[in-house]
Amino acid sequence: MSEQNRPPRIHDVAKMAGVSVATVSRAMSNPAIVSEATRKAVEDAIAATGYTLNLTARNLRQQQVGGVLALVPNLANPFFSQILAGISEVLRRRGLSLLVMDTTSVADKPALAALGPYLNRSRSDGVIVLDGSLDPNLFTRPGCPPVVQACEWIDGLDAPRVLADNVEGGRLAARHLTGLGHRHILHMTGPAPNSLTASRRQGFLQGLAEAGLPEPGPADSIPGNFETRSGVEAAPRILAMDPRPTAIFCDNDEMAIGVIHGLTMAGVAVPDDISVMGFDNIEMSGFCLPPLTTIRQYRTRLGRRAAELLLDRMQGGDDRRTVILDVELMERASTAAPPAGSANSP
Amino acid sequence: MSEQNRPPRIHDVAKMAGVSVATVSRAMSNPAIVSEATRKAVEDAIAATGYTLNLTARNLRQQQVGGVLALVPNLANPFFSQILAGISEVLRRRGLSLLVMDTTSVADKPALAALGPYLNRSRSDGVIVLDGSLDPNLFTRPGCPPVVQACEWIDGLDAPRVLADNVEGGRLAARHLTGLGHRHILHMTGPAPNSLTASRRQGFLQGLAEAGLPEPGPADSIPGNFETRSGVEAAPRILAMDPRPTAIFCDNDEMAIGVIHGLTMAGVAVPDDISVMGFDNIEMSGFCLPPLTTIRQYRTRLGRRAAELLLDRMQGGDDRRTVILDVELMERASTAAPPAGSANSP
DNA sequence: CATTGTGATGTAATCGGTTTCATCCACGCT
DNA sequence: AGCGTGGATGAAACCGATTACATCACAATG
Repeated sequence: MSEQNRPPRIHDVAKMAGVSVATVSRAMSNPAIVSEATRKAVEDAIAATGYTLNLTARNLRQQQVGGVLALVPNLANPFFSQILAGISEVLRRRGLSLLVMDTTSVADKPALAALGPYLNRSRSDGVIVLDGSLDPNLFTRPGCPPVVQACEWIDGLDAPRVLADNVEGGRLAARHLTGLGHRHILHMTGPAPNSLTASRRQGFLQGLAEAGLPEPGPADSIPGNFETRSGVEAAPRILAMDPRPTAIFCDNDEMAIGVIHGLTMAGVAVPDDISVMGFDNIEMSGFCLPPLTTIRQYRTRLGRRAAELLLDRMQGGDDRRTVILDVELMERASTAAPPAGSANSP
Repeated sequence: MSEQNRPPRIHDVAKMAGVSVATVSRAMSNPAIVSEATRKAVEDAIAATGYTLNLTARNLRQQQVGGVLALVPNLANPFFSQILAGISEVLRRRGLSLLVMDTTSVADKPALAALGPYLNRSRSDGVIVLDGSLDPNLFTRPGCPPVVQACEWIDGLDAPRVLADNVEGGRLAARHLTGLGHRHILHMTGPAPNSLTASRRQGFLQGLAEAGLPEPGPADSIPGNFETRSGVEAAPRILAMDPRPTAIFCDNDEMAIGVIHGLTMAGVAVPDDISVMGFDNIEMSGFCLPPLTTIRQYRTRLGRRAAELLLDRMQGGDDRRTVILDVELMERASTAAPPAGSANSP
């Protein structure tokens, strides 16, 4: 047994099949242009040798990497991983691999220095950015592969975007709460620079105006950071407000769950005393107590669309339009009419 | 301006620096062996040309891929994404990229056919398996890169494992609940073939025995699938039991949260009527209502250790030992002493 | 019959680096 | 002076595929 240690190469297949390496390559990538007999011989030789293509060699010759890079603000956050699932699905159908990079872990260094080397044609064939806090200049440097923004976006970055309809979501939230009779609604927002924060706020204000409510003042919103803890910590501050709001719209579900946690711990009942709603419809929102009224966005679909858009750009397409995906109100048990004695009653 | 369209290559740098390509390569990868003056010239030329290394070319020559593949059962599950964060962190320090593949999306086809091509030295330099349901033969085929199992494991696969101490976790759960005075405890398990299910069960039974309880019968466990919904659906069946258990130990937090949801909706109070505990300590477990008593495992650390072990194997190490990571009881508000009138009271 | 076209295949260049091996030079030692 | 040594460098092989171009046999066409 002269067991060859190294894996077989195309040359070995060619020798066994009695053809040239070029013919083997053609038989694999474009079977139509080789004769039936040759194709059969090559297939047999491949099976006999156990040959598998060396992708690195192909990629070098074809000047590509065979993979797409996803820049994720926080891999540990389920919100993003579900988008990744959608991306992954589309990429694999095209034989491309998914490279993932967590941008939080590079947050200490200047992003440009830490991320720069990765945004290069030799590292990936395309990039999907899920982190809206990155420097737009990162993506305009020479050698940067095609970019698509998903979910969040970067101001001033001229690349296609795939977004949920955050404005409409904000409007739906306002409409739902005002429809229940609420007149004094607190808005717990995401971090100020975040692109989602601004558009959800915009829709929310629009919805309030449509309901005939006066423009809310600065005291009618409270900033959070999208994390559950910030919701918990907001609760006592909310309870100290005078007048106390009868409803709270949170910019995501985690904060809403945190707020409910904090309020409940303080002995305030949701939704009987205060209504709380969220945004995103994360898995848990249907199962927490009370089940959370929220705005649903389709994260897997969002990932898929982003990947498709990127593939189009990678093939030379120049479709720069922004794709907006529908959102939907999920009415559950964390919202109700304001308590009878509340100051809101006409 | 004769703007070169193609990115600069090492040859361009060499020409500008007045040295050979070999010297440029050395100056980059092993600066100590070139003279000070040459290094300076090369650095200047690199800066002037904006040269960046073509990784594909290096990888081809060095017979490597420059990336590690993580096989994840369900990318959308936050549990796994947090492990990925740990893996990602370690890999990036070594200049390796993280490739992610969702094994659920290939579940329809036979895994061997769908996954086989990816388990190849030309696709990755190493593999971290997070999916315990895969065929062990996938990883023993020639050409498969080094493998490490993390979190779950595959029976019969002789590759290093990095696990939480599931047995100890099960024991801690039993000890906690029996310590509170519970004598009739239901175990809601994961799917039977899953490696986690067996070891948590084992520890749990051991803990019961240590507390002097009789070996539980088949009626004292109920199967789930690790998903929240299965917990919700178990609730009515639990309430129909006679005698009704005073405590429920669930094999993960999602199911526990589902059970609490189902019980609460049915008007049964947790923990006053029935205690419920989980396993994993997912983010949400501290914020749901009531906050969940659970077994904490360190997922980021688990990912890191798995990556480190894999790196060792990739460098020729042959450390096959199984690494067991500590777990810890997180005592929160979903467990309490059994109700006074319960049949358990002595 | 000479010519042209076509399909199948082989030869060799190519992708862009790394690395082996050879060369050259300066230096120290006898 | 002669020789060995070691450091710095260059020339060219090499990694394993794809693909431009050349070649060849054979059929169709004028």
